[in-house]
Amino acid sequence: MPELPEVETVRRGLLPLVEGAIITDVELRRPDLRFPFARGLRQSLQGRRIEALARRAKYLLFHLDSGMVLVSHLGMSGSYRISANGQPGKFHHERSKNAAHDHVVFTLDRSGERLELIYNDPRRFGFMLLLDAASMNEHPAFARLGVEPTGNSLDGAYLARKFSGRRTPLKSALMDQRNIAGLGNIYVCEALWRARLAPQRQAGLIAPEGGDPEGHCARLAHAIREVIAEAIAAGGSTLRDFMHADGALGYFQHGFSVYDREGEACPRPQCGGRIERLVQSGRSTFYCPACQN
DNA sequence: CGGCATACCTGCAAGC
DNA sequence: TGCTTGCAGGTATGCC
Repeated sequence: MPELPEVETVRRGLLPLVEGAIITDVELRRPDLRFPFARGLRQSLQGRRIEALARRAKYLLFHLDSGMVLVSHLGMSGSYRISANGQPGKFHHERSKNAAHDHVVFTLDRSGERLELIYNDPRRFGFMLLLDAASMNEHPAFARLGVEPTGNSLDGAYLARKFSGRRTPLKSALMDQRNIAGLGNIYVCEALWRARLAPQRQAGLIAPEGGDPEGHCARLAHAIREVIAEAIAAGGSTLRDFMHADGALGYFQHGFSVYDREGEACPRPQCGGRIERLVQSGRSTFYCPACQN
């Protein structure tokens, strides 16, 4: 997936097309994605109006006029595309999707215009849930999510509190959705590089002995917010099995500083270090051992 | 509970 | 060319 900036880009791309639209039909082409579809999902969606398309962490939230919310997580390889009257239209990217992985097709009526919203997901790590808007925050997927990295809630004091006493490496602490909701492998690597913090450092010992933990946490919080804001502004990054919902693929050269750049020179001026890769909790971490301490 | 490894699934690139 | 291997942006689960 798509990390938070990509999900936000999908949301913004779909927004003008789906908000206010009526779901006239839903075709579930298989019984499950990562999990079995909720019983009666099709019936619960048919005839409903999409009141709003929101996002929490990496979840897309289709708010329905029934008071229910269709929750959609894209996993590693999920994507949406829109077609009008069977035509690919302006939202279709040149690199065509394998239709064998078109798992869910929503037919929408947008003031008389017929649209299809198609969910494609080769790896099927994505999933959909149907929850009550009033109680969705009690669902395990949402109950313990940390703050969004987009707002004022993410600051040094918040991170210092979350990291206090934790022996887990900074990399793992930032990947933990209970601390910050929506970060993934790429933007965690990028934020740690920007904050000049070593990914292996224990979260509870973010500052070297005698140092100022809250100061370091403030620097990290700032770096995270910058990295995420820039990625959203750039329309999300483009990677091989992800297609922007707005079809804007291609104009954004993903400008990662360290992610997937093993062996390259550190882009920080005067640093002179070389990017290395290490594995933490089974995931690749890219960092510069010269300037990240 | 904290921290880590593993499972889920397909596609793709690299190596032989 | 064709095979095998390892790796990929995430989350849930189970183990110590």
